[in-house]
Amino acid sequence: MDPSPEDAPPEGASGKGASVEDASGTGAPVDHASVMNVELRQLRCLVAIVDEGTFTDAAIALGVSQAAVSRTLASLERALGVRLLRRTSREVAPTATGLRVLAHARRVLGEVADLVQEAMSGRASLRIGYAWSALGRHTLAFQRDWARAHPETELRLVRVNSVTAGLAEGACDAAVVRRPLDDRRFDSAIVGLERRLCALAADDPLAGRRSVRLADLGGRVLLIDRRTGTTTTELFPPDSRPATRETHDVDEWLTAISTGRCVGMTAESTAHQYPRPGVVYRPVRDAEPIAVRLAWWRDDPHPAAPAAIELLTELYRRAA
Amino acid sequence: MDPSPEDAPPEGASGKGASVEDASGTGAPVDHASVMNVELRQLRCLVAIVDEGTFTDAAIALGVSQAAVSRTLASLERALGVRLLRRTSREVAPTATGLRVLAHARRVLGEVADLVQEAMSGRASLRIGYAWSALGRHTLAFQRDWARAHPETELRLVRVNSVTAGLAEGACDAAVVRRPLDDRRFDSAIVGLERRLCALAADDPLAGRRSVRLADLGGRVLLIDRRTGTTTTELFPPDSRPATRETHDVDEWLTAISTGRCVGMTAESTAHQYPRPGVVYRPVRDAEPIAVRLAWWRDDPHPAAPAAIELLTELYRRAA
DNA sequence: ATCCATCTATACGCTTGAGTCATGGATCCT
DNA sequence: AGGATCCATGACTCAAGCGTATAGATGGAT
Repeated sequence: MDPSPEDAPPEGASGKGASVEDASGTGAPVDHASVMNVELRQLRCLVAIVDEGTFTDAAIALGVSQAAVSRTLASLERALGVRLLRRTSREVAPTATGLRVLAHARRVLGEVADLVQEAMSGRASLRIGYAWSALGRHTLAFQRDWARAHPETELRLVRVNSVTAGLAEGACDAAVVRRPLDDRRFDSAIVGLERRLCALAADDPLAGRRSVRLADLGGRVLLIDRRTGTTTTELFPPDSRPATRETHDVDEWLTAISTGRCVGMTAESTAHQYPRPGVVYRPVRDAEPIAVRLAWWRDDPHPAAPAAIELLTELYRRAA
Repeated sequence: MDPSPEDAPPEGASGKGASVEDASGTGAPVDHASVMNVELRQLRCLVAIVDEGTFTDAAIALGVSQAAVSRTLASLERALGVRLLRRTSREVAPTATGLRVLAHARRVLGEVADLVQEAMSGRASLRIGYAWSALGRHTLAFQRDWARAHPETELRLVRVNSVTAGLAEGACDAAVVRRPLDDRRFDSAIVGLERRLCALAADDPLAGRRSVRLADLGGRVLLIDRRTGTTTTELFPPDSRPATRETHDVDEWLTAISTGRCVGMTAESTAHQYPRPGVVYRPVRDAEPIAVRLAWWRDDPHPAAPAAIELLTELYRRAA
């Protein structure tokens, strides 16, 4: 709408006190001190101005003087080195970068509000961690049904590198796992069962069948992905266990399988989330299903965890 | 491990100045003023203490005195009314609530860092908004391939209520849409084509077929979901357009269809993301495919947007 | 058992910076 | 032109946060 010199830095972002030692030596051009100087007060001020429409009204909403609002926003712009709002005497409108900063600011403030609420009274959100394949095709139904049944508790699915680490670090309140955790700090419950599938190259002779048996995989090389952890050779009768190879990444796993040199075993939700040209998934009739569990911190279960277990159990039951 | 009185409030959380008016009248027992009193300095302090292991080392890391660290954390605990750390002379360990607060604090600080980086130099993340069905089965491949090709730019898929609103509010940097936006502020590019499917009740006579034609739906009532916006009667020849009804929610849409009284038309990714017992999706052979587009802010495109378009185009092309 | 080392909490004075009040400059409406 | 409204800025005030110094607590070593 206006290709004017919009967000020119209003002033040098140097400030005065370079009190932070800069021993990093990375040569990064960004003024690292400004990261430390941003304060919530400034973000609250920015949001209030945009919401209220004028500096004056924002001042009333914040319970401070208009001068304070003006100065606080100016300090934020100076710290960031970017003009965030275009002021005219009749209206105040965010610049392009201002708009982006604003969106971030709202997220920050929302997160802080969650933090406070969670610390003080209840918990605002239920964060369910998953390391790998999450809930497969039930994921969306779960989110939808949860939102309807428990609108007061926001559901978040967060990806974690390790389920135990995610729980231990407080990155999630509960986690989807596919085997019992042998860690006394955590407890878990089965919410449903998933079929086991084998992954085959599309041109594999077995790919023509609708399903296969464990014995059909006898002479093959079984490719195990360490991170999924849903495959063991124990499924096979002790006298006819296949040779194994390992990968550490699904992509590697899928690629190797698509060449036809190996076969894989996995759970249904992996097949759902990682379709791949050249790879087909077929049920393994005589492999016992794999249990999908929800795990939580034993000493400190999230109050909404039982409801999540109940809903998931219902979803899996209905789909079975 | 220790069922002691862990996170007992260290002191009354009353503070002194109840300067914030409490005209809400909700009777919430939480001290709303404390939400305003939490500051980033306190969160940085908490994180530093846990990371460094002791107050003293945290003080060194933060470049302040040990006394300041002690006071700052105490002020945070007082504001929240909860004990966050268990101090012994040999080690300092987070309490249960401390762990959760810590996770939130890290998110807040990360978000602030993103804000600063995005405002000052480049943009830390590419947020792709979707209103409804997103990218369907390409979603995961997109995230995976993006992470490999552009590790410096975090990809986030965010759900927005309206694509234009999401872009306008700065909630996302680009958005998946299925029709050209007639809004001069935005521009869009086609990244791929999706088949159109019709949704039928499982016991519908047409459900037995592998695919259907538009003419087969002649006498039916077509159920249109306003939010998806992927259905118009213009697909049908002008002389045989079906009657229509509207819904405003997919769930309603699916339920109505499963009763057999209506049929739906949608894009492939909807079928992928909303499988439903009692509803089957069948390709409509003579309905022209629907274009999947990526839209962005015309004046201020995200620097990574072209790369996203390229990757998505590649993914759709490969799958075709 | 005592001493020492280490770590956190508190007391006191000082400095910084966020706020208020008052005023100036700019823009739009009447 | 006059008035109204709105943002920016200068001078001043005062509380909040910091550093120094020290007390209290805990675990290990002699």
